[in-house]
Amino acid sequence: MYKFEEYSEGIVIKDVKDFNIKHIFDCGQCFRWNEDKDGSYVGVANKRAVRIIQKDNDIYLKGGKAQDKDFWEYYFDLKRDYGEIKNKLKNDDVLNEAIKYGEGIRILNQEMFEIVISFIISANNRIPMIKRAVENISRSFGDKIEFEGKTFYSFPTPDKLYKVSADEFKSLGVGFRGEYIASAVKDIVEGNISLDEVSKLQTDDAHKELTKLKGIGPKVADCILLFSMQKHDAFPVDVWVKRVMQHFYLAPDVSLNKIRQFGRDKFGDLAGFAQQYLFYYAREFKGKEGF
DNA sequence: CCTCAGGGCTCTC
DNA sequence: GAGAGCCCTGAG
Repeated sequence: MYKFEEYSEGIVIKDVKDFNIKHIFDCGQCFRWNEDKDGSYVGVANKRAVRIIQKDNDIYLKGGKAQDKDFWEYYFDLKRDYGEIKNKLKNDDVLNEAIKYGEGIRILNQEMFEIVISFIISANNRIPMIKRAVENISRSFGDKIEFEGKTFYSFPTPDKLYKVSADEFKSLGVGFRGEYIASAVKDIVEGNISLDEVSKLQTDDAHKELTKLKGIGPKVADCILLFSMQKHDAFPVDVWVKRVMQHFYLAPDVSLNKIRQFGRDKFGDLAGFAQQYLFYYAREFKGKEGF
C-alpha cells in the first residue's frame, strides 16, 4: 500500500503500483504537464505547481506540500486498484496486448472547468497546439505561481474568462473555437448549466447536458465525463481509438457512434480505462501497419 | 443518416 | 511549396 512522506524538497508517494508518469501524462488526458530531459514532468494542477520525478515505485512531488496529500491522492486516483481493472480487461486479446504498452496509465481526476475548455480546444486540433492555447489562456487570465525560479499560471476560473471575447480567445491560438469557448463560459457563469450538477447525473444524462454547449459534441463530452467527472463507463472515440477499433474489432466503415456504443457495451464500467490503454497503444503504431 | 468548412501549424510529398 | 491531417463540431 502506498504512503505519503515528506522529504527535503516536497512530498513523496512511496510504494505506488500501476503508476508510470510517462504513461499517465502521455495518454492524452491532460495538457499542462511538460517532460524535461531527465524524464521528470513539471506542471500545474489546481493552482499547485510541482515537478514530478519517478524513481521506481516512488513518486517525488518536488514543491508538493504535506497538507495537499489528499488532493494528490484524488488527482492521481490512488485509491483505485488498477491491477484489478487490468486483470479484467486482459480477458480481451487486444486489451491484453494494449496494456503491455501502457501498463502504468491512471485516469487523473482533473478540474471540471479546465477540462471543459481544454477539450473544446482539442476538437480537430493537435496536442502541441492544444497545450499552447491552454498555456496562453492560463498566462493571460490565471493566477501567478512562483516555482523553481519561474512563473507558472493556474488555469483561470470561469469568472476570470467571463468578459473575454471570442476574438481574444482566437488571439491566444484557439482558432475558430474562440466562439465556442466564449459561449460555454457564458453558459457556465450565467448558470445555464452547472458542472457540479451535471457531474452528479448518470453518464447518459450528463452526456446529453454537456452536448447542449457549443463546441461540445459526443467525443468531447465523453472526455469531460471521463477525465473530470469520474464517469468511467464513458468511451471517447477519437481518431486513434477509431483506427484501433476498426482495425481489431469492427469493419473500416463503421460510424463513430457505432464504435462508441460497441466500446461501451463491450467494456461496460471499464470502458474508459479500456479507451486509455487503446489510445496509448494506437499511438505507438503511428505510421505503422496502416495507422 | 450524410457532407462539409473551419485556425494554424506540422508533417509528408 | 502544396497538400493532408489534426484527440471534431455545427450547420446544412
